[in-house]
Amino acid sequence: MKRIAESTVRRLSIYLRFLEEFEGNGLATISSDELARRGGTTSAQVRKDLSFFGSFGKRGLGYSVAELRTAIREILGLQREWRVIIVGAGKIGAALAQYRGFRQRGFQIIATYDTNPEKIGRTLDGIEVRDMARLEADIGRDKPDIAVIAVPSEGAQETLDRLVRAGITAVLSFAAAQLHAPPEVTVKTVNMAMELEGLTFALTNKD
Amino acid sequence: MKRIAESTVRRLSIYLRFLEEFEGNGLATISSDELARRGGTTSAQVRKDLSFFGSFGKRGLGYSVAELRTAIREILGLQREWRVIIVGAGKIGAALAQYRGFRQRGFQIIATYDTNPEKIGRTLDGIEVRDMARLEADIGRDKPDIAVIAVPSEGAQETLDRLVRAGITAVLSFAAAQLHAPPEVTVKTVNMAMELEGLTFALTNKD
DNA sequence: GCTAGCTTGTGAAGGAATTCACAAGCCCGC
DNA sequence: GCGGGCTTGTGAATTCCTTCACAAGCTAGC
Repeated sequence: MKRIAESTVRRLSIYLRFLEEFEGNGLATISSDELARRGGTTSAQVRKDLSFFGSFGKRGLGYSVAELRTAIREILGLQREWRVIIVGAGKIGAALAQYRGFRQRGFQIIATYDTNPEKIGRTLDGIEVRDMARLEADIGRDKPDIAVIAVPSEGAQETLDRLVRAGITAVLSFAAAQLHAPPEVTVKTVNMAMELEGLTFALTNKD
Repeated sequence: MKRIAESTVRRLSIYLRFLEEFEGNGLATISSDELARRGGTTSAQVRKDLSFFGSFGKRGLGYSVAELRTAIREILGLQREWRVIIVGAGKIGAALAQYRGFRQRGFQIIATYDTNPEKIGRTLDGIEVRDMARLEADIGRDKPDIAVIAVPSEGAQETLDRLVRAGITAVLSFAAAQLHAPPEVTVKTVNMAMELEGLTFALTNKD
């Protein structure tokens, strides 16, 4: 398949959210224009995004909400369950483990991992906190699809290396660190400090 | 000033992190090439990013770590303190309130806000949980620079509207919703579901 | 003070993403 | 079953961002 821009994938995610909302409201069809207005983009952008994957609409009418929803879910790979582990059971890791949005969207959290003996063996909202020492062995057995890194920045790269060696190929990191991984491993980083600095830049340089 | 790409600002944030690290190590100068290697980009990109703001290096030698660090802090507006409120004292809000990275980087968290009577009046790591009803009055008095939205997605837009009416012009949202605000208000959204879907897309469409 | 060896800063080129603009096609009403 | 009114799908144009490539300029060594 032709390479798809990351921005396109992000927008598909947004469209999907609206389609689910519309479906809840019983709406049958929707135009690229309406989808664009809600998603903060343009109708041409919506149509272009979809055009990379096929032709889902009916001219003169728009898109069937149910069909487009299914199509986007398929494109994003959301028609199946994904198995997730969370490495680090600190504040962020714990908040993530308890975050309901994950389960609602087909992400099954298998376990969290930590080195703190006081935490190991406990459960967070039904999710076991396991000994970090078992990480590799467990990955071999449980075969998670995705790992979330929620350890302090200093340890993030080492954690990533261990995950990669154990066979993980998709990682979401919350560490405020630039991580390096082989090209076959997809790493996404959510960096709050960076976002905040985007805001202070905007506040400082608005004129 | 000429419009600066968001990607440039994000990279400046990354460079700054490395410069601080290098400074800790006592390094005096650094080349664009080294900065690029650490930051996962190219030396031309580093130089281009900096060139929008001035000329900070010495040909043949590179950049003074201390000077460049100061310059980037100034560009990003980090030479001053910023006053932050967190709206929503649930899991995410609480984790953010206790997140040390904020304070370390000059973000002073004034208060959090919630509607839950059981939470109101308590403190999270020294930060007061206040009644959401007081939001507008408090903003008028405390004049926070930045608001963080950590309420459930359903209430996010209404929260944003209230913040905007009260005079807030910079918002970081953790709600999984597309938010709309007037153009003079800068809104950044951290959407974990979107990031995860970027991963499942990559996992599904790798071939 | 001169030369060799680097590294910056920056126009120009190239590439990627977005927007434009319109032909193609569908539906509804008559 | 035909015409008017919409809306899609998509090449072309445009805008935005990144990479290239090299002149300019600094340092260190002799």
